[in-house]
Amino acid sequence: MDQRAPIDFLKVDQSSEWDQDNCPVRSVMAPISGKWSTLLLHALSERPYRFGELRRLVPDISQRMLTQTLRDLQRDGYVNRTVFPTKPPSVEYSMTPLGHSLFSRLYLVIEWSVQNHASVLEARQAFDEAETSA
Amino acid sequence: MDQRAPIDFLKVDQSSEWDQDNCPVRSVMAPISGKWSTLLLHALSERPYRFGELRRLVPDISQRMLTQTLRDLQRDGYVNRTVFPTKPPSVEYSMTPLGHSLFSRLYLVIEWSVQNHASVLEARQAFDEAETSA
DNA sequence: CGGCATCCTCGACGATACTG
DNA sequence: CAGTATCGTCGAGGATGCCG
Repeated sequence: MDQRAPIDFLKVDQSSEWDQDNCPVRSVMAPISGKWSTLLLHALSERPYRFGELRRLVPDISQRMLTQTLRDLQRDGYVNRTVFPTKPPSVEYSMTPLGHSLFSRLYLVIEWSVQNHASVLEARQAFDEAETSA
Repeated sequence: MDQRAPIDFLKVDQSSEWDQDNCPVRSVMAPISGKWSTLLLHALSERPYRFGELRRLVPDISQRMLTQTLRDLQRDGYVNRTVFPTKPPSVEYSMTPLGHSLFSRLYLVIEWSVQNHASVLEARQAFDEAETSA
């Protein structure tokens, strides 16, 4: 059904050289699996935003997590942070080419989740009802 | 750069009807953002596996998390669980069409992370060095 | 073999207050 | 405006032992 090249991170038992902390998939996926990463990547894929704009765009994020998530995204090279020496200072976050490259793939999953949300909810409900009746 | 349709989960402030707990993206993404979900989806996209096979395939997962993650994947309709009444009993996990549909998109992100791991590590290192020198 | 029950740790995340 | 610092909570995940 799927035609894909094999991936090393599953061949744990065969490869004695394998280091779980250096697995490319875990290394890349884990930092963008946070609660807010996808949300912020999606926003910045659209256009650059200032810190306060992002806060208003995602009202239920704490400023602590906004700062931290943006830092993580910047650290992995997905986002640029530009400080303008105005008074008071303003900071703009923009997506790098690497970020756009990643997001072009990630967006397909986002799109899928919107299109198939109903099917997932249906399966979830059926599962829960089967559990309850048991 | 990216040409995409707008997504509702970002228009929080404009839409007063919006319910954060019913956001399709968070609803679908959160359960598959766990530490082991991607790993198990990848394994099962290849072929059905039995419980013990999956344990050996992913040696550093606890059987508690293996059970729980498989349950979550089953609940959302990505995985089927089939019990064979042998002695002792054997259980086979297989991927549903919905699971294959999701994974065909998710795999593109996995593939990206393998291809671009070096770039991410490079950005990470540069960022950390800039922090240290500061 | 394929679980479930229990206890525990630790890090993600939130709330609040303060600062250049 | 755009953060940092501190404290507190809560749940993901791990370790161990028991069971049909």
